[in-house]
Order: sequence, then structure tokens, then C-alpha cells
Amino acid sequence: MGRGKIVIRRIDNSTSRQVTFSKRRNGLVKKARELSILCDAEVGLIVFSSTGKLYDYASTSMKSVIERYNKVKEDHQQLINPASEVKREVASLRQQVQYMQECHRQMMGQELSGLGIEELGNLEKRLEMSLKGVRMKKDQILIDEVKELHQKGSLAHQENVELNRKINLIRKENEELQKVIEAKCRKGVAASNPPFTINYGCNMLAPISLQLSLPEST
Amino acid sequence: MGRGKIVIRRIDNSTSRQVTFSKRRNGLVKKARELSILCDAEVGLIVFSSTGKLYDYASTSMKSVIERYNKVKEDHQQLINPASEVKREVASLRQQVQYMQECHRQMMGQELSGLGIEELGNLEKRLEMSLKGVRMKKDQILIDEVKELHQKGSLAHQENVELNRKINLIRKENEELQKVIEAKCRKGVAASNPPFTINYGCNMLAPISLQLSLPEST
DNA sequence: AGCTATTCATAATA
DNA sequence: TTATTATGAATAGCT
Repeated sequence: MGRGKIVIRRIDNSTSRQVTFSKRRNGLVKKARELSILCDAEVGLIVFSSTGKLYDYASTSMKSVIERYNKVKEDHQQLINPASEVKREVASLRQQVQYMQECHRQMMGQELSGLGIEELGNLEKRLEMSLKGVRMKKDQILIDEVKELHQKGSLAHQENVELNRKINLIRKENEELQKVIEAKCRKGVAASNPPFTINYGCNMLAPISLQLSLPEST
Repeated sequence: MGRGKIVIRRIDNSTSRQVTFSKRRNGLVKKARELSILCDAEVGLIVFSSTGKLYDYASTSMKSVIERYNKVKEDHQQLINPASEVKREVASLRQQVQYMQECHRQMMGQELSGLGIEELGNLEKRLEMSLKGVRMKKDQILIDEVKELHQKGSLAHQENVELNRKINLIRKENEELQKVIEAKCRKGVAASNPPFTINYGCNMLAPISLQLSLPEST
């Protein structure tokens, strides 16, 4: 049906392939539409060009056609439609959630009406075990914390002792210096100067504030 | 393209509609195949006859065509494909299950590593509450059972008393009868017959076995 | 995109 | 459903 007969094989020339695609695609859609109208049929047509562009026709809607198709195929063979698979998964997950919710509620001590004495006993035992586990964990955390605090405390104490030692050392040096200065004063001018004292900028006799992170000062 | 020109409207005659459907359907499939081959296109065609029968053609596979179609439509608009919706549901359910599993494991006293002292305290409180609930339920069941047994017991006791009363009555009747018989024997033939006794088929002085479901015997 | 010679699809018929 | 055939429709090649 053209100027010459053609064999049905891929058209090598890209341009004429494009042209033929456009023409025949229109023809195909037209025939699909005619079929659906003439014969009262539901028709769906999907075409992807070699460049990936999508063209489609549906006498009703593609959604309807595909759903109907899947429904039929689902009945015949459970292969093509991935939805059925997914639906099963959804159903399974819903069931799982429901079961877990029930289980959880029972563990929370609600909705126990359906349970017998034995089941309740088991549940009790499980809860006791859980409680024990939780308490152990809690205790462990507290113990660890106490231990850590003890360590910090002993470290602080150690530092404190060290600091006191240094202070005593410095105080002794100070006393020595005082003696030297006093001796020099007596030897030198017997002026009315008050005796010289070194000012440390703080009262050396006040209690030392506990300081864990000691600056590296000499 | 036939013996006469036709207008594109539903063919009223059922038979010729069927015939036309068959012919045009074949033609449509042929043209679809030709398009896919000539122009290197992916084509999918779905046709439902007016009687509901399914005919389809796909250059690759209908699964592939529909998936590709859905993918394209998904990108453009999230309307046609129900799969994305379902997928979201699946993801949501999976998340829910995972969360519940974690929660459940924590309630079972496992995998507590991630929890702080406060969370552990809450968990402990919840478990205590649950345990209390379960124990209450268990106790209630036992109490109910004991109550029921008490009732049954008291009923049995009552029946027992009644039975004893009847036995005493019968025994007295028996004694009366014995006396009458002895009197008659003395009056009549002084034979060597042993004194006549009524045989009840069981020892009347043996303890009565407790029987809850009493047969209606007089 | 439009034209037309030609092939093809198919309506009518059996 | 299948076969035949006259006829209209579709389209290949060209512009």
C-alpha cells in the first residue's frame, strides 16, 4: 500500500524510519479507535518510539484497560502482574502488624481476656525476665556512673594533694625570702619603710577551690 | 477498503460485529507488529471484545510495556499508577513492623544498649504495670476457679446430706421389715431357715462416694 | 507537511 | 470460522 512493496524489517535510514513511524503510528491509533467503536471493544495501545517517546491510545482509559488486563491475567496465571505479589506482601505485613499489636497490648497488660491461666503464667514469667533485664541494665548504668565519679573524685583528690604540696613549697620559699629581705633591711638603711612583703594576688591561707583540669603552669 | 464504504459507528448486527471484530483485530495486531519491527518501537496492544474476551499483542512483553508506561506516567503525574501508592504503604508497614519489633525486643529486655537511664526507668515502670495487670488477671482467674469449686463442693455436700437422710430412712424401713418377718417366722413354721435379709447389692455401712451428677433414681 | 501510485485491509458475500 | 473479491484505505516514495 504504497508506491512500492516493502519487506517488514527495521528501516535503516533514520529519517525515513521516523517518518514511517509517525505515519503508521497514526494509522494504528486510527484503526484501534475504529475497532473499539465498530465492535464495542475496550482497546488500549501503548507505543514507545525508538527514541523513547511515549504515544498511547485507550478507548476508555489506560488505567481501566491495564487494570482489566491485570485482573484477567491474575486469574489465569499469577506471573505478569507484580501488583498481586505486592498485595500479598501488604496483606502479610498488615497481619504481622496486627499480631504484633495484639502481642504488644498483652505485654502491656491490656486485653488479657482471651488468655488462659497457663498463657498468663508464661506472660508473667516473660515480663519478670524483662523487668529483671531492664533493672540490671539500669543498675549497671548507675554503677558505671558511680564508678566514673569515684575515679574523677580520687583524681581530683590526688591533684589537690599535689597542689597543696606546691603551695607549701612556695610558702617556704616565701618565708626564706622574707628573712633575707629583713636581714638586708636591718643591715642597710634603718628607714621607716614598712617591711616588704610579696603580694601573691590572693590569700594563700584561703581554701583551694577544686580544679580538675589543671592548667600547665609552673 | 471493502466492497462498500462504512461509517465508523457501532455495528448493530451482532454477527457481523463479531466477524468485523475478528478481522480488524487481526489487522490491528499485524500493523502493530509491523510498526514495532519497521520502526524499532516497543508496542503493546490490549483488546477486550464486547463479550469480555482478552486479546493482546506486545512486541517485547506486556509486563515490560506496562512497567515502562507506568514509569513514564509516574514521572509526569503520580495518578495512573497504583503501584507507587502501594509501595508507599509497603514501606510504611515495613517501618511500622521494624519499630514494633524494636519496641517489643526492648519490652523483652533485649537490646537495651541505646537507652538512657530515664527511658529505662519508663520501661521499668511500664513493665511493672503490665506485670501487675497480668498477675491481677491470673489471680482473678484462680479466685473465680476456687469460688466455682467451693460452690460445687457445697452442692455436693448438700446432696450428700440428702442421700444420707434417704439411706437412714431406708435402713429404718428395713429394720421394721426385719421385725415383721421375724415375728411371722416365730408364729409360723419353726424351720431351720436362716433369718431372711434384704440384699441391697452393696454394703450400706461403707462411706458414700461423692457423686456430683446424681441420677434421678427414687 | 503534501501528493499519488500502489499495495493492503477488509466489507460484502458465500 | 474461512475463502473470495471488489473496493476503499493506508502508506512508500517522492517533493
